[in-house]
Amino acid sequence: MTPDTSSPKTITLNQVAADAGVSRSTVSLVLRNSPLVADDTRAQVQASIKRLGYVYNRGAASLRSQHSNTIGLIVTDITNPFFAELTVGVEGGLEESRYTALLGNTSDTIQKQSLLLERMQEHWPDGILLCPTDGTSLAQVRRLQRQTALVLFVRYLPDLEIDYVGADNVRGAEQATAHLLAHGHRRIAFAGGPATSSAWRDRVQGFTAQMQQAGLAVDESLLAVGSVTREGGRSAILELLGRENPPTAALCYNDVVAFGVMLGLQAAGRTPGKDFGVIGFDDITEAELWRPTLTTVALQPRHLGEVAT
Amino acid sequence: MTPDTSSPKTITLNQVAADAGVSRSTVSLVLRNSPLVADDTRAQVQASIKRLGYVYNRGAASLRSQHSNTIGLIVTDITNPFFAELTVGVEGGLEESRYTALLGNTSDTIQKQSLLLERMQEHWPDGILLCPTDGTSLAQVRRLQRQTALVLFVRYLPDLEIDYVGADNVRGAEQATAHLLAHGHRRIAFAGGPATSSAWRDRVQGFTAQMQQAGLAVDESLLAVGSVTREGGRSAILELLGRENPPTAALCYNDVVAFGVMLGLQAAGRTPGKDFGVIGFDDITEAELWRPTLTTVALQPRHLGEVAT
DNA sequence: CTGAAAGCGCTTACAG
DNA sequence: CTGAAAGCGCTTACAG
Repeated sequence: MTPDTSSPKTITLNQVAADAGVSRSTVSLVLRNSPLVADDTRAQVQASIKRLGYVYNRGAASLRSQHSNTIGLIVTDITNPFFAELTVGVEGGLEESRYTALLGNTSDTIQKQSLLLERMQEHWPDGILLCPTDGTSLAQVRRLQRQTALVLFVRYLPDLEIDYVGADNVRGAEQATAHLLAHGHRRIAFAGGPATSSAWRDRVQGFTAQMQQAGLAVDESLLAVGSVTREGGRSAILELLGRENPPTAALCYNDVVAFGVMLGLQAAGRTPGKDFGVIGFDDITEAELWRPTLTTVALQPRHLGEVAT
Repeated sequence: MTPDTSSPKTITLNQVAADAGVSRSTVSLVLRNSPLVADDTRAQVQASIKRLGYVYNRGAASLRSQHSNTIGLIVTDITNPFFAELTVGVEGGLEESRYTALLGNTSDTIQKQSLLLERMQEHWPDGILLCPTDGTSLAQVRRLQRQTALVLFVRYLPDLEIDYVGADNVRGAEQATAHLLAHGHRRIAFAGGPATSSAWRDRVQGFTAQMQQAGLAVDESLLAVGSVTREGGRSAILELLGRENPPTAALCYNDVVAFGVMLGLQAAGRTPGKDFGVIGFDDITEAELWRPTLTTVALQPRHLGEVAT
């Protein structure tokens, strides 16, 4: 009954109700902005909330209402500006809603991903946005789907039943390739990336298609797979330049790789863009080439909203 | 807590207990790896868990045990590589524990920060790691502290009672300044940054101290405050170059600003490092100048562990 | 080592 | 429009 101001005890809805002289149900309705409460009752309750410094316990609410108001976001590399921007997009989309984001970073390893997924599942998020690491099994993802709404992004899996949000990699790669061809390049490499990911396959497919349309065959030895890091790009380009018949340009798996390629070129005394064509992929810097980064990202919270309900 | 229409009821600890033929307490003990359970009882319970596909509900556990196993991480700009790396560090530190990170991005605005803090508080995290935005009030932070353990990072507030983790900005700036002085620069600008943040004040303090030690007075007009973005750095340097008596070098608030300064210099036909000295701050690229980025970051989860208990 | 009972802080029918 | 009661899925004393 008496609000204990001296003790550090947590203020609960019960105490707010007592303080405002109403029932718990009424306080609960006020908290959720129900129109069922009379204006002065509402004002009274809100005054008590403020005075007591009450903080809503969403965990308790979740237990009862069966939804947690959190969504999980699992990326492969948050230090990649592409994912960082994407995270901002998701986070921004959540801003309007009452959702909070749980973040996970897999470093593109299955072990870390399994750990993270397990941990996140225990928080019962209403939805999970996942960029699956190389080697993610369909079985694992299907198991996940039994618990929570799942949306894959950037990379997808061979199961059309799973929601996927991402850029049109095939078309993007086609346009990038066309750009290099227009600049007179004929011997073009594809640098970096995880060869087993859908993103890599789609980008290479677009690359190949555009080359063939220009009457050029793709030299498979110029598909230089490597880690999605600057170092991956750097070593890929240095290896390519050491060949008998080196390429004159490179379409890179993404902008991080492209940056590595540029560093490698400079190390080899070449000037990127001048005596060697380089093009990235991700919209970090080359946004104008295809759909703007945030278009994809902006889609996701909305998409999630649909899926999660 | 998926409102899954097709699949049956969620598996609870109760059902595991029934399936394994033991009491709920026993299952609870198994879940928490208590040594009090007999080995074969444990094995039996674990078999049931696996067979039924039981997923622990940490929310329910939190409600009872009064701690949520989550920690909140609020940064000012996740697209800044410094914060992205820091996030990876925190996330990596959490890996061993059973904690999950709640992420928030304030874009360095108080409005967004207030919203995020409020939302996070409702999840009752065991601790919050906050890089306070420009203009954060002590009152707000103290209120937050009444609910949860709080650790500030990168920027601190004028209250020594609040835990703070961060680099030694004064010393870092001193060393950077010494570096520029050693290269013969005498007229040095300090570019970018939020002038009301502790990080800015400390860095400028180190800069000023080192200049004075070299017998040089700091021209206050060369403290070019601006937004912590590339654009902020770019416009700052362009403005500085247009002056009567322009500087020959700039110590930048951080690496993002430094990058903008370099872009601005190039736009003005200057070559950074050659005919204009530029030095950044953050350990993104200049890690060797002071403590490595991850040293600070690695400290945090451990530190948090102490504070949170 | 295992079990029965109480309760964490909310929401949800259901009455009035 | 407001109140009394039940219960979400766990953990925590407390017995045995």
